[in-house]
Order: sequence, then structure tokens, then C-alpha cells
Amino acid sequence: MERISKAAFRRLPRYHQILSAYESVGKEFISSRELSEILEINETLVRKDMADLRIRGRQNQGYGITALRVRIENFLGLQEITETLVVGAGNLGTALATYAGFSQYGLKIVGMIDSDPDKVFSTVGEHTIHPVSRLGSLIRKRDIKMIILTVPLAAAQEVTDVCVEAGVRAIWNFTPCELQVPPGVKVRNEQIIGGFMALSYYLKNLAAEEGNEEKEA
Amino acid sequence: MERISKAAFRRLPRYHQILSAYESVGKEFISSRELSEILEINETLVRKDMADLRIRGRQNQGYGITALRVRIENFLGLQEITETLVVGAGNLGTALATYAGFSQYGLKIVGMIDSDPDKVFSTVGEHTIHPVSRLGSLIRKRDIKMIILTVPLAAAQEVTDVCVEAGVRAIWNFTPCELQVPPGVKVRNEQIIGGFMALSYYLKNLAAEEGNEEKEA
DNA sequence: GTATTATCGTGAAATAATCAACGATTGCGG
DNA sequence: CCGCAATCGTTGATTATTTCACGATAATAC
Repeated sequence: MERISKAAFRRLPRYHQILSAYESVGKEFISSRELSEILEINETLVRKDMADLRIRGRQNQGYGITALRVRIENFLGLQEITETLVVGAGNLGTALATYAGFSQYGLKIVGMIDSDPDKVFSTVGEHTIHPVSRLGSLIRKRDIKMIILTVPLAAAQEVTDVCVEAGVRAIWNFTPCELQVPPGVKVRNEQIIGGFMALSYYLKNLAAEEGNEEKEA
Repeated sequence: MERISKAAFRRLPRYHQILSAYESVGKEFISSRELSEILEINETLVRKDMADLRIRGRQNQGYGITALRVRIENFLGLQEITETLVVGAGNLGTALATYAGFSQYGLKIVGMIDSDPDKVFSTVGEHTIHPVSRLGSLIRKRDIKMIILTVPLAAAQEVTDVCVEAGVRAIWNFTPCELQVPPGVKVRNEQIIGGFMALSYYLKNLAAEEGNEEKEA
């Protein structure tokens, strides 16, 4: 298994986004300095990250953008299709289910689940909403390994248990619930409010002492 | 200005969430060991974080949950009301604008903005959608310091410029755009796809070598 | 009242992450 | 063809973060 440091791992999504943006305007190479300025990190660190990924740059030119993007995608397994269900068809679930950007990362939503009888069998975009009673069987039938969890807090653990029992190994958790799962199942807590907390701290200290640039905390 | 390490700062949202959950079921104290097990970190680290926050625990009992939660909220400035606009009334903007959970963190959405004439002056929940032509004046009138950015990629920079010009100092950026802002303006990139990337990596390596628990990377 | 046990607080050690420095290489301008 | 400027790759130093170890303390059981 290929390994990089945790810190480097956290930077990969940013690198990927920057590379995609540069690629879309036709750039072929990007230097460690350019990347470092965008991410507000040291340029040596960028070179270290590239070395960790076994990517070699070219003197006087930088790194090949497409090769680097593809390398990151392969490292993360994004070239494989990951089929998933959106469990919870509320506003957030709907927003995620209709977001067009996921497909370029190999993330394919194959259905939605909700407990509300008024929603069941209706559609959101091209996705059908299935009843929660079919959750386990859908996971088994399609051998789904990952779910997107956007149910209300009170239902989160119960739904999780059903999914895990049916074979799910990764949970993208958008609820504020601290899920209990057995070993071998990975939970990614997408605590969106955390982003606001960082900004709130910035604004609070901005008010307290103007004229002081803060770095990402 | 109160400071803690970056690493500790990143843990605050998780702590806060756990504390809220424990508080809601009536618990009064929580030990460093309990917190460490939930976050999958070393328990000394939790105690260090508490020391950084100037929170003292009680021998044989742990830390007072409410006091700790309030301390984190004050540290982050969450006791202040932060008024914000949701700029971009698509699916994601709508989901964020209607999310009830923000108010408990002092985050108050005072309106929405969209460029689509069919949406303008309609309402989402209790929020009115204003035309993009009013963006600058709304920010100035209410002295808004933060916006939630959920517009399409192509419009992101242009809208940002208007907001910054009008006095916005913090941007919660849900677009995949690398925004250019002057010094003194903080951008928080909420790159949701990053969460999926971590899970994808986990699943890829799970397939490659079963029976191997991965930690948060 | 005393022993026991859980838990904290903290200094020192270990590990991880970042940064500074510099030689080596490559493309470009003339 | 030659020198210049940009950029990489890498080593070693520095800083940040985490972990270990242990003494101190407070609640609890008896």
C-alpha cells in the first residue's frame, strides 16, 4: 500500500483542484513555487510532496500538470467508479445527489433513500428515492461499499447499523452524530460547521486587533 | 489574542460536537480518556488541549462539559451573532440557507442572492432572494463581514470582488474556485470532495489488502 | 478514616512536519 | 555556443506535535 504523511494527504485535494483549474485553461506545467503560493505553504514542502508521490519535475519548467493530476487520482483510487447511495433525501441530500461535479471523481450515486412515504418513489434529478426498508437489500444487490449519510441526527446510528450489516465499509457522514461502527468501517465526518468556526475566530480577532493577517488555522 | 496550535484548533469543532451530544443526554463531566477514544487520539493530547484552553479538570471526574463547551464557543467567537448572506441560491445554497443547525453557533443568514431573474424576489424558507445587483448595497447596509459563496465556478471571482469591495472580510467558499483576495480577507475553502477522496483511498486499499484498519489520514 | 482508584497536569522524550540552503540541471536569449 | 535565470531534488536543521511517564489529588467504597 502506498503511503504518504497525513499532512501531505490532506493537501492532495487542494493540489488536485489547482491542477484541474490550470489544466482547463491549457497550462502544461506548474512550478513548486506557484503551487506553494496558492496553498500558502513553503515551496520545499511542495517538492517533498511531489517526491512522496514519486513525481519528477523538469528543471526550469516545473511539474507536468496532467501527469500529476492523474497520479493523484490513481493514488486516491479515483479512477475506479465508487457506487453510492444518498441516505436521507432532505435539502442537503438533494443538493449532493444533484451535484454534477462528483462524476469526474468516479463517484456515482445510484439511488436515494428516505423514510418519508410522501417522498418514496418520487425522483430527484435522475435518482429514485427508495424506502428505508429497501436499504439493506439495495446495498447487497449492488455491492455498495460507501454511503452518503444525510439523515436527521436521531436516525443516524440506526441507519448506519443497517448499512454496516449489509456490507458498507465507508460512511461519508454529514450528520452531527458520532457514529459507532465496528473496526474495518471508516467514517468521514463532514462537519461543515467547522469551517464557519474558523471564520468566526478570524472575525472575532479581526475586531479585537485590526491590521493583522491570519494564516489558515 | 488568544492562541492555540493549529492542530489543536482543528480539533475544536470535534470537541464541541461531542460535548453538545453528551450535554444533550444530561452528562456533566467527561474525561480525557473518553474524548481521546472518540477522536482516536492520545489522551495526553486531550489534556494538553484543555490546558491550552485554560480549562482545568477535576481529579477522578474529568472536565465539566458545559463549561468546556462554553469556553470553546467563546474562544471561537460563537457567542456573537455573525450575519451572513448566502450568495447563490442553487441546491447547495438552498440547503445551507434552510439548515436549522446554524443558529446555535451564532450564524444568522439574513438573505440570499441569485442572478437568475426567475428566482429573484422569491423566498427560500424565510429568506428572500435578492438580485445580484443589490449584493454590494446589502453588505454595506447591514455591515456584513462574511458571505457564504455557492455560485457557479465561473461567477465566483467576480462575486467575490464585489463582496470584498463592499467590506466583506471572510468568505466561506463552497465553489471549487481558488479565489484571489487582498490581504486581510480570509477565505475558507470548503472542498467537500476532499472527504470523498479520503474514503476512496480507504476503499482502494481495503480492496488491495483486507484486514488492515486505517486511521484518519 | 483509610485505602483504592480514576483522573488530572506537566516535564521530558520521541516523532512528524516544515523550512532553509545549496548543488545540479535545463531551457532560453543573444 | 555560452551565460543567465529558473527550477528541481535532497540533506540537514528547526519547529511543531504527539506520546510517555509519573507524581499529585480528589472521589468512593468499605
